[in-house]
Amino acid sequence: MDTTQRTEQQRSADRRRRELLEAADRVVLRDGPQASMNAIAAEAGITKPILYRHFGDKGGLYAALAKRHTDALLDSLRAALDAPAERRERVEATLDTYLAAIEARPQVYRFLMHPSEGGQPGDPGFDVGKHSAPLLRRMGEELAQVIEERLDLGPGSQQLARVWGHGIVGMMHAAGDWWLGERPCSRAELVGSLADLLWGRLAAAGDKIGGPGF
Amino acid sequence: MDTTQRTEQQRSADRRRRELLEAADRVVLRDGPQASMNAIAAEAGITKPILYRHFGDKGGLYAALAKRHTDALLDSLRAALDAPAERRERVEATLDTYLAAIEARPQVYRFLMHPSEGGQPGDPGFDVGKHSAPLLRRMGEELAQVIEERLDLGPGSQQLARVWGHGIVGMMHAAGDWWLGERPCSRAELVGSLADLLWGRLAAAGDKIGGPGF
DNA sequence: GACTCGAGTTACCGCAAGTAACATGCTAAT
DNA sequence: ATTAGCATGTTACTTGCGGTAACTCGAGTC
Repeated sequence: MDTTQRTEQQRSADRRRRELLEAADRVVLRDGPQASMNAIAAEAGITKPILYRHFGDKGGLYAALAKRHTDALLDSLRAALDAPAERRERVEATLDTYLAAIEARPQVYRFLMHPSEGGQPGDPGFDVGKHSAPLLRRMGEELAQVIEERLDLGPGSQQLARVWGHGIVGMMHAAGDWWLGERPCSRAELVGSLADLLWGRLAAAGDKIGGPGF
Repeated sequence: MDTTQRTEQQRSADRRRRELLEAADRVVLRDGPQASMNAIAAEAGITKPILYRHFGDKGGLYAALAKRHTDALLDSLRAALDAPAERRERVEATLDTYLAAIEARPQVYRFLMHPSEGGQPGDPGFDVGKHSAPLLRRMGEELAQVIEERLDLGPGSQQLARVWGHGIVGMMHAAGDWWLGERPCSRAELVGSLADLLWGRLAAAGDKIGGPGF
């Protein structure tokens, strides 16, 4: 009942929890996100109720699983974002980091963003909304903070930074999602095109001659 | 057995289908996306198997339901995008149209984008991925087409337009989603901020004095 | 009048989430 | 040594939903 013992038990529980998460990871990455709790428990060599003792419900397991990957991704994004370099370089490095991550582990990415996929029609899979949003939101908020911290945006800078943070993250996400599905160009080209967009090339482009309207 | 009769039956079936869709719409908008097939059938005054005869499976019903709303939204977006006005005005009008739509009917929006939400933990709800993506994808492709058709982007214009189309749509979507949840500012302000972003204000902004790095 | 055919129902299957109640083994205080 | 307590684990169950099979009913056709 003394401290050391409690710590000992807690350590054991934490270790177990990590083992379970790793097993869950393997299953989810193999079977897709519709993996059942039974399957995950089996992979971990135990049975369902233990999972429920550790994670409450399926959403809890999902959240824990997602947190690991989300934290890891955010760490590498922060590194790219904080690197000492010119702004455009930093932006491109950040975009590239994100895209490289989703390219390297599309299974993880699809799990985080599109939890329900693959499998027969009617498989419920994990639920999204509560979970995919957080990654986007967290990325948006982090980016907003960096923007507000580093850029001089005049009055209303905080709000502007947040809008931009979420907007840029969404841009990155949607373009990345599309790119990952169709692979219409190299990663470097995609990064360049997106950076160009952020650098105002849309506004600077000329109208097409003979096009409709003006 | 002749043509007119077949047409008559088809008409009847189509009418029924529309009725079912409207009932499904009501239920989904009331109960959230975790509405069960039983509940939808009950609202329509019939029982499950009929739904399955008409829509195959739950995904089919969802797809039909989503298509209605998606088509309607795309129509209004096209109108804003094709209006005879300056580019910035058109961009702002399109953003505003989208945001107004999701603001006016958040239930519909949440259904299309975050099918699983609300309700107790563990409700499976509809699946996403197969469904929320299509809306984003279709918007992205449409925008890409307009961009490529109207802007002079030099070599590689088609690919650039597609990247931008999906990127801009993603920006709009993520910012809109965040905004809808937190309402940190008026719609007009949000529109202005996003347009500013697209107009290159991020690149043009000065570094904050005393900030880290350069 | 028997026959088809589409619309509809009841009653069921399978399966996954989540829970209760029971078993077992380790630590610790008496 | 014995026994209380607690974490860890199991089996076996309930509940609820997606999906389907098999039957019923009513209207029009030869």
